[in-house]
Amino acid sequence: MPQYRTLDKLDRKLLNLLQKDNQTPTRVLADKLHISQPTCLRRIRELREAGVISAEVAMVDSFALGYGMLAFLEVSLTNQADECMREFEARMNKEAEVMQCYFVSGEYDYFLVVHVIDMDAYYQFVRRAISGSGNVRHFHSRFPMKRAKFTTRIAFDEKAAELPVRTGK
Amino acid sequence: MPQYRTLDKLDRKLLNLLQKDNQTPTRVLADKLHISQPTCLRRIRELREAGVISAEVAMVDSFALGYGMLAFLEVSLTNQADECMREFEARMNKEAEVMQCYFVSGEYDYFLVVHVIDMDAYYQFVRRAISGSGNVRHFHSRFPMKRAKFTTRIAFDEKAAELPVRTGK
DNA sequence: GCTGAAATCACACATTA
DNA sequence: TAATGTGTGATTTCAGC
Repeated sequence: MPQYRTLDKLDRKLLNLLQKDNQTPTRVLADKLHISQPTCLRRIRELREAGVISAEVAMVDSFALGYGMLAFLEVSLTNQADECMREFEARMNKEAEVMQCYFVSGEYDYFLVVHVIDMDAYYQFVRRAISGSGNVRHFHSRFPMKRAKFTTRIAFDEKAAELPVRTGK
Repeated sequence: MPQYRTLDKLDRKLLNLLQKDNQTPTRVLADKLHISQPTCLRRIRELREAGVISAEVAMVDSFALGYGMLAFLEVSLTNQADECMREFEARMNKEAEVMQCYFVSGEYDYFLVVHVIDMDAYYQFVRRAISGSGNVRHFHSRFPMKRAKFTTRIAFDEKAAELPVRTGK
């Protein structure tokens, strides 16, 4: 049963900052928000515990490094029974090459963003994880030529009133 | 002029760990890699300075929180001159709602992933940033019903030989 | 929000290969 | 000579008040 919690202005300012850089000392964040360092730290801990902050990670821009390639892969299943869809999603969650997986409406059922080292690795991936999976009717690949933007940052409105969100606990 | 650098096994193990959680104390990371804490920290700093680690951020899973919605937006430009494309990409980089922007081949020129609070905000965004931009011939929206997977983690092979990458400095 | 103890970070230097 | 490990002081985190 999901519980609810609200994010006040302080929480949202904090989230906006931490989504840019989570290595900033709490002392510095506290100064920017005009609060004390312990208060700042407590807020951060609460956001973590509530699951509002879902992960804290280092990001590698593999394209800036000239490492790897990307593919868009659209997939339609032979069987759209709930269990089959769950099973497909669970499998995609296990595949390291699958960066993103969306359930979509239209000609295909799923839209995937796949990261692989090279075209041969992509071929191997498709044969193993997609066409060899038993529940795929057909699929279609596209290859983006350039990633012009990629961010995980959600801009929270720092002026609006309290914002209610669902938490996991 | 890009310079090159290689990632050895230690670097790749470190990247695999930091991409999961960058809040782990260097002492703990060092133990896992069987190296000393200063060596571990030095490696991390070098990966940062070389730009291999492009960002260190907190992630907010807005869908788990029941906050916001996603749209796929395909756009084709009226003018595909290099300058027009640059200008479009620069504009998308400024728009907070645009999470991802890819240059693709096919019917459309760009594929965007857009995050907004609600459908009205999406309408406002499209009118302002897309159809009102002066260089868009036509566009098409799709709305994914579920995000079944989202990760920024690239799995580096910890067994392979030295891996050459491009660095910014 | 403040203070102090514990942990972590980050440096200079010695050591090894 | 370049990279790793050791020891130590400065910062930061974090609990109790």
